[in-house]
Amino acid sequence: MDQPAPITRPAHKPPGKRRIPQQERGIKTIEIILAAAGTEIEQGGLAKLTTKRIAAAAGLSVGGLYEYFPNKEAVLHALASRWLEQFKDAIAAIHPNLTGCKDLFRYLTMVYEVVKPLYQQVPGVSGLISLLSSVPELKALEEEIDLQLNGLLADAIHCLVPNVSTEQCKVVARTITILDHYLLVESILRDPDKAALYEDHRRVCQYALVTNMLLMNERERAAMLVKNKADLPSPGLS
Amino acid sequence: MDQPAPITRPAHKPPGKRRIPQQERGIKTIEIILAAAGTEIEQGGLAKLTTKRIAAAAGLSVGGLYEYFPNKEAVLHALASRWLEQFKDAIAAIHPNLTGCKDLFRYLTMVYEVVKPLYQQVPGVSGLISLLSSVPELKALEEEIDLQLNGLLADAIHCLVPNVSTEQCKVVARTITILDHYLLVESILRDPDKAALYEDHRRVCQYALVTNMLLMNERERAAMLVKNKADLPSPGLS
Amino acid sequence: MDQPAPITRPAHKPPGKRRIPQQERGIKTIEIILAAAGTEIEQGGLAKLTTKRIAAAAGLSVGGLYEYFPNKEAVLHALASRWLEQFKDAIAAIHPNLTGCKDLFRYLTMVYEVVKPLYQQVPGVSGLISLLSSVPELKALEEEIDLQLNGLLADAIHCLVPNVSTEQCKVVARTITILDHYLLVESILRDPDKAALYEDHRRVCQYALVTNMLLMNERERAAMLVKNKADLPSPGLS
Amino acid sequence: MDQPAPITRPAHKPPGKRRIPQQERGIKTIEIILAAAGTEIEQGGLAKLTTKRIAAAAGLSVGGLYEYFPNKEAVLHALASRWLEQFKDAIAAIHPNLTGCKDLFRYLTMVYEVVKPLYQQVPGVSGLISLLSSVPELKALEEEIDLQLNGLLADAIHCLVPNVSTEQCKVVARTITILDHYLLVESILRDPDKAALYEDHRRVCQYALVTNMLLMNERERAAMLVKNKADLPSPGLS
DNA sequence: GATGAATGAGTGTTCATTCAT
DNA sequence: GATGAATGAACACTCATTCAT
Repeated sequence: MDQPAPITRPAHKPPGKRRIPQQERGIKTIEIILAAAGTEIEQGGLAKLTTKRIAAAAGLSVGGLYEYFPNKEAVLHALASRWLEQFKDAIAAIHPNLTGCKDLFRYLTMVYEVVKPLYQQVPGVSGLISLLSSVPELKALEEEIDLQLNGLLADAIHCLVPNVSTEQCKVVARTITILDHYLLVESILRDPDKAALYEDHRRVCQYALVTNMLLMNERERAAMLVKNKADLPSPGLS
Repeated sequence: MDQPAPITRPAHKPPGKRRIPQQERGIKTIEIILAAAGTEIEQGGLAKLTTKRIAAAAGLSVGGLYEYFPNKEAVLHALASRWLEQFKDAIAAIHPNLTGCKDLFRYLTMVYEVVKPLYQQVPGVSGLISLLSSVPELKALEEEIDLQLNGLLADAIHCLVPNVSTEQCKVVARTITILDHYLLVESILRDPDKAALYEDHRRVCQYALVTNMLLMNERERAAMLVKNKADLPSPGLS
Repeated sequence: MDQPAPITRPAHKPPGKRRIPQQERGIKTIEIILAAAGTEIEQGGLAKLTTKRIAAAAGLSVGGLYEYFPNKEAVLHALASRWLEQFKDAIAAIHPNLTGCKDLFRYLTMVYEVVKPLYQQVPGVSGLISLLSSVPELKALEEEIDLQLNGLLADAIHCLVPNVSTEQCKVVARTITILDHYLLVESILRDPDKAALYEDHRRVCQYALVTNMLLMNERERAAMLVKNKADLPSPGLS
Repeated sequence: MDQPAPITRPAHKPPGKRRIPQQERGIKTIEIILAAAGTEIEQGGLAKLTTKRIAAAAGLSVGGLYEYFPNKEAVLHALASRWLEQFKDAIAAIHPNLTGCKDLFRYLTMVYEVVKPLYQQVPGVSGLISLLSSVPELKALEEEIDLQLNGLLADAIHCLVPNVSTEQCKVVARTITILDHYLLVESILRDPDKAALYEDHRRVCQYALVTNMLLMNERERAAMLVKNKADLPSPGLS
């Protein structure tokens, strides 16, 4: 729907005759490759991820892989990028403006609930995201992910506590993201038995952060009022 | 007991008569190599960390490096291992049993304060720790680090909220570690400007987690009393 | 049963439909590589045999070599192993049971005649065999070669002089092998001018050994008869 | 006595003050080094023979080794060369001209008896000699050994069967050497249990070769007489 | 003389990428 | 489009040799 097909499509060939069926097959192949790459990452880690493995797992030859991606890095990029897209879609879909949600805590819980399946479903990606920074070429993407997701989240938060500075909102957004991300990784990849406990802690922390934000919001509102009063000549009296 | 780095030292020969000056030079070189490796990790990430680079950064030739470490992995191992040792020492030194601290929140704050300089001083290590899991040979070390540090922390927490189950303590310890670690990484490596804000959030979360723990502690204590009353024949009446 | 070289073949995939032309090319390349390795051994000895040299001599790049063999050792192994196979085939084909040959001397001459072309044709192999023991990884192969070839030969000898102990047969087989091998190496690699003389000496020695064996055979047979007489109640009388 | 110290002695320093004691110590050190090298070869083979190992086994530092030998190859050269020297001495000492021995078979048996302890005593050398050809730099030495030893042996044989051509003598000498060498190696290094059997076979072969030689000698003598008769005017008449 | 830390060319091996088929 | 053999730069590691001490 929304994906503008970032890098992917071959594109070094002039548009042939009957495009559509080929494009479709191509897109399906791309999907297969990405899924294969994800599975391989999950099984062997980034270190053992070779183009041969990806191709084999996708049922292609090495050369075939290069028909769809200009290089190995592009596969990772697409994988992460696609994940980002899903994230963005998921988070954008529950923006307070759309859902009419007024409660920050409730909102953040929704964020978590909406994000959790993305960790559970797409194989290998959660591992990939954690290691994104170890692939220098993908650092830019990591930053973009951070920026976009955080922007989205910060914006939503700002809607709900409008008096808190954008800076503050961004930092809370980041803290929330870190909490969500690493506690999810912990409870999915490392310690699935104690997932419930981790979720508890996440809730506790999130609740505290939310309360803190609301408090700040109030403080700021009060400060503004005072400031406004001071600015304007005392109205009413005369 | 205290040896901070029993790892490498040349040592082809049993300690001769007056080898001290040479040993000292050797230890100094090891230090230089580790520092160089740290710096290189910081600059180019684990992926670009080659033996050549480490050696060059340490002012040695490749062969020279191998005089002090049996292989590349050993350098990383030593780096992480040494960091773990410092951590353990630092955390062990502020164990409630030693300091007499009775307040969980105060204790955790001390942990943070004591841990923070380790992130700031040793270059590259915080990055290394995050990526440890991507080096298959070092996964064992990562688990050991987790186990030891978490154990230490969990034990300390257990001293302060004795009625909470060990499991619970371990999970809180882990959550705290995650919070400390990633928020420190965030505020040191990525966004030093907003370090103060991140620290605030850390405090808020930590405070919430502590409060939650204490609550649980009380609940457990009450439960135990009730249970004890039920177990023992009601004293007094008869 | 007969597969002469089950060693390498790429084979990343189960045999597809009509792979034959490619397989053939692959097998041909393997042949080229082995020939190249043999030539290189002949020219520079095992010490100077590097993967680069082998590859270059075979008209490949280093990487290409690894498409056909998992490592350098495997090339040597294949070379020696293939030689062993040819030997075994050649020697097995002239087993007394098959040819009906009753004369030990004639048999050993046939062995020599059948073995000689293998030294002359395959370049480098005779040198390789001599040095096999200097490559620790190939010592096992050397022992296997010894075991198999010697076993074959010893077995054949045993058929022709059945009363001689198996031990004795093995040692003669080994002596014969040593004689054949080193005198052939001498006359092919070192002193081709005097090949005829060396062959004379080989014949002389072999004849002497054969005579000696036959003598032993007779002696043993006599011993057995005596023993049988002693064992059985004297037949005839009653 | 005889050894002219082929390469060995340091020699890149002008003769100092009080030489003799130092030279003596030096010679002793050389001896130690060679023994150490021999032992190391015996234990780990040529492949694992590094300068570090030799030095360590000799109780020296690497640098120390280079004080006595210009390079690693020189150690091997000295080792083999010294062995050659012993051989030459041993064989020269039993030359028919010296011992007055008239019997070829008896002579060759003496050769074997005199040579055998050299294989048994000097550790590693028999292995070294076998592998000499794998060190290209030492091929020259191997040829020299062959030449000198063979020359000596051929000369002795020629004394005992004077009518046989020098060529023939050389080839028999070589055959005898091969027999002695490889059967000794076989019975010392590989199959010490069956040493007696191998020795039997050696004797059988040697006896046959000797008989063959004597026959040839007679034949040649007869041929010469005939030739002389034809050349000279019939001597009887006058 | 003696040491052993340091050198660096050289080795086996891997793997992203290309290209003839 | 699809293949997979071929490439070759890059890597971890070794070891004979040197040289400041």
